[in-house]
Amino acid sequence: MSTEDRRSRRTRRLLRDALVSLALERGYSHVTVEDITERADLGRATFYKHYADKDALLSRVVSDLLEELHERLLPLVPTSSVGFTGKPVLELFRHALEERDVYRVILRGEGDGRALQEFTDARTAAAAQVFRARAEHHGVTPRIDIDVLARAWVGEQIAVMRWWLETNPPQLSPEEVTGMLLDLSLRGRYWANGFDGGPPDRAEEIRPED
Amino acid sequence: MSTEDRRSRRTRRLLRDALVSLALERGYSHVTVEDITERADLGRATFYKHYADKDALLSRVVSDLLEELHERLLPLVPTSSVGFTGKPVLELFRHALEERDVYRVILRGEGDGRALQEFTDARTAAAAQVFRARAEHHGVTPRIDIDVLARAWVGEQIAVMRWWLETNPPQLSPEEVTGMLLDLSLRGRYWANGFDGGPPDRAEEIRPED
DNA sequence: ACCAGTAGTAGACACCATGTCTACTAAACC
DNA sequence: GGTTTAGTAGACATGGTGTCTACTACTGGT
Repeated sequence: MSTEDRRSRRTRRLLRDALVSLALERGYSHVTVEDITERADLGRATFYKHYADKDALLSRVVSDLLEELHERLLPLVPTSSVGFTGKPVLELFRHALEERDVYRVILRGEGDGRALQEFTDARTAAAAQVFRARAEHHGVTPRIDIDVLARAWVGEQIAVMRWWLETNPPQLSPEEVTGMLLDLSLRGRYWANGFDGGPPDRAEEIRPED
Repeated sequence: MSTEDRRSRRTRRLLRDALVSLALERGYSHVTVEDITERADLGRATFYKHYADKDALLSRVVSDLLEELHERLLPLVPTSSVGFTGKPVLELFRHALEERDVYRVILRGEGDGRALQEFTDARTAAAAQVFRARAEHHGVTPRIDIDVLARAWVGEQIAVMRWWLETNPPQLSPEEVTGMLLDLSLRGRYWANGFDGGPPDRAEEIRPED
């Protein structure tokens, strides 16, 4: 007796899988409720017993995924140590590889991008929290606003993850992508482009004559 | 005689503005063709004389914007000098501020994210091209794959730009955001978080016991 | 100033997907 | 084994889509 009728769980899983595979094939907006129930081999009326509409189903898929991810990250998030271990990022990429199709649907911004936004916002909030804890723990003052930092970092992750998940077949292991991403993010683009030392001071560069 | 009937130009502009404002209010998917023509004060049939459907209109909005941006960036893109001037980024952010509403619609990922994807891909291709030219010009070997570099960089830009355009009212000037973004991107997150020196070697960190 | 061509319009149309409901059957739970 | 709950087929009103027709009004070229 795990909280729910066996039939319900089966149905929800079928609907979820059908939506994901169809969205990958045709794009979310070109998938109808009938398409979904047909592929899931269920009556159309059954759909509406579980979800108000297509968007509700997608929204549920995202929040389930976020919850699962959260549980996997919990034991890895730096609490006392607060260093740059990179373990959470690695776990994120491993999770993405396991749930590749769902991630692809979300990262493609299907469904008016609300799914992607929800995902991004959750990751950004988590990153900002870690950054704040780290700054306090090491008694260090960030040189750039922490929220901007978090957004940029998550933006990087997601952009690279999107590319990585769409390459067929995936050539890089989760360890390899995560490694590149961390090197790039921590050391910066000046280093990544192959230059040595620090970048030139941009103070006068960024403000031309105008 | 600028290539097109005066009425056509007027109509297209009205449809464009109506779509953008409505998409901002209700979200793209909750906007109907009739909504658009009503706000534009045009007959519904007129819409179909110009565009096949709602998606075609949005797609046109994006490509027009990209073309306009491209023309503004052309004289700024480093050709002979090939340095880290940051001028193109600044110009991008200025353009975004001027066309704030259109950028917001696109960056929100409206319309199944195809608009955002088109925008992202265009910027990524441009960035990759500059990176390649720079590497060659300075005879330097990138430490990270240039396509990954370009994707991450554009991902950062877009994530920060999204946040910046959604803050009401915009508190930072284009010069200020661009400055933060460039500092962060070129120097890296280790520096941005407030630490001095270089980040710890991650070689053993990223590969734990497993 | 005119006129040929093109843009805008109202209204009608068939079509399709949506979301709701009913009366029924089948499965799960205890 | 009996009660509850899930799945189902089919019907329904609704609302947006994309097309078309016959008409009016404006514009650009000469």
